[in-house]
Amino acid sequence: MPAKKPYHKENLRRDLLEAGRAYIEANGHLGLSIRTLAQQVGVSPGAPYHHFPDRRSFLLALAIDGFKEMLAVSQSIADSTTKPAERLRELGLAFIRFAETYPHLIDLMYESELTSPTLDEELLEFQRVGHDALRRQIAAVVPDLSDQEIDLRTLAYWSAIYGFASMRRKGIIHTSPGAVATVDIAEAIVDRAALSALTS
Amino acid sequence: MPAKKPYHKENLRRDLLEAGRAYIEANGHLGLSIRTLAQQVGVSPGAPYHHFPDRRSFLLALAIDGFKEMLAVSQSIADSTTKPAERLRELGLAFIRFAETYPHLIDLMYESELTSPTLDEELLEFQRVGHDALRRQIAAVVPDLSDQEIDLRTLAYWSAIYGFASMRRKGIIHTSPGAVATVDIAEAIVDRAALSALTS
DNA sequence: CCCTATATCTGATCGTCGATTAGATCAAGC
DNA sequence: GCTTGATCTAATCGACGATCAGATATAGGG
Repeated sequence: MPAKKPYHKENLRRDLLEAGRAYIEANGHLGLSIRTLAQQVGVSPGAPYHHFPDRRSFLLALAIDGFKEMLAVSQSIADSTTKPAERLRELGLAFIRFAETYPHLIDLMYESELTSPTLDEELLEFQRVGHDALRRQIAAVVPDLSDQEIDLRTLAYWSAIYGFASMRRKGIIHTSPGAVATVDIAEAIVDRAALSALTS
Repeated sequence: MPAKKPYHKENLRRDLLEAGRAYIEANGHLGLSIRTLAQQVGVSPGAPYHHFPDRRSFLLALAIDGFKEMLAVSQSIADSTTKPAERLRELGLAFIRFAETYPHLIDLMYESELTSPTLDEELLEFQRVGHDALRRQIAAVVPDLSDQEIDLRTLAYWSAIYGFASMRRKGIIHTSPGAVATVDIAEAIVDRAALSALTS
């Protein structure tokens, strides 16, 4: 048994996803090669195609895992907070934190060939879930608004959070010398986003 | 003379950039192939490499052209408006309009291999210029703030504008049935962004 | 225990791409 | 007209995504 190498990998799909996740975390998704990944887990170049129809599908699976992981975090936040305003704030902060922890994964999820030129339908669904979570909190904090108005404010809030996280990832945040800590900046931005969503 | 095809292209660099711009506008930058482009303008596969060291540099040149074009629009707005608050609003709207007119070009400029994993240094410079333009208007509208505070508010404003344009490009804007026109949404978002940048 | 059905992987192959290089071709100045 | 320097051709390399026939392993029924 130790002489002959085992022919099959036990669970190739899982191993590929793990290797892919590790690669992306380290280098981003752009240079990810199915062939190299196959070689890395000790399998022939064609093997992955029995588990994923093409490279895009592989990346999509990784992105979906990322969304699930992120939504799990959101859920735990929703469970551990009580007041809607507090929830709104914590959800915003959580996204920024997640984006900071896994910047390359977020890139894949939000700014990759999976989202442009045309956003993948499956990913769109996850976006809706996240959007709705924010929407619910805003509707709770500021009741008696039309659906349109709530949509607008949700959009304003999410745009600010997403935009900030996106710029942060790219290292575009230029602050004056003597700047505050980045964590504080994130909190300040979230608070200002809430301002734009909840006032008047 | 009409029998023999001319050996050289007159200005290959310019022709390649034009063809590249056209391709990107139609299909996005992801599928852009230097070889295909060369063939399109009637030149051998290796010819482009006498004008651009590699594919990345070619895309970079296209992105820079895009930034210059966008800054020209900004400049004309800065010249044709008087009040800082008005300028701030118009600049925000202009970015959103530009992003809507050339979505794939904006993708290249802000969400491509040129910006992630590491943002190209030349592009960063353009970002600074745009950021400073916004910053100046905000500082004018709300004087007597610390540099830090102005930075923060500029960041809040720009995050919201950029985030909105980014979501819009990806078709993530989900509004309730009976939604207002998208242009109105853009204006509403810009106004809410100003709210978060200028209040309290 | 064997034998068959099915899932999985190998190994070779195709076409495309980015990039490099030697050599051909052109335009300009002496 | 000859030389110099820039520009392009044509051939080539290595890597990649994807496909496919055939080999190999696993599971279930006799």
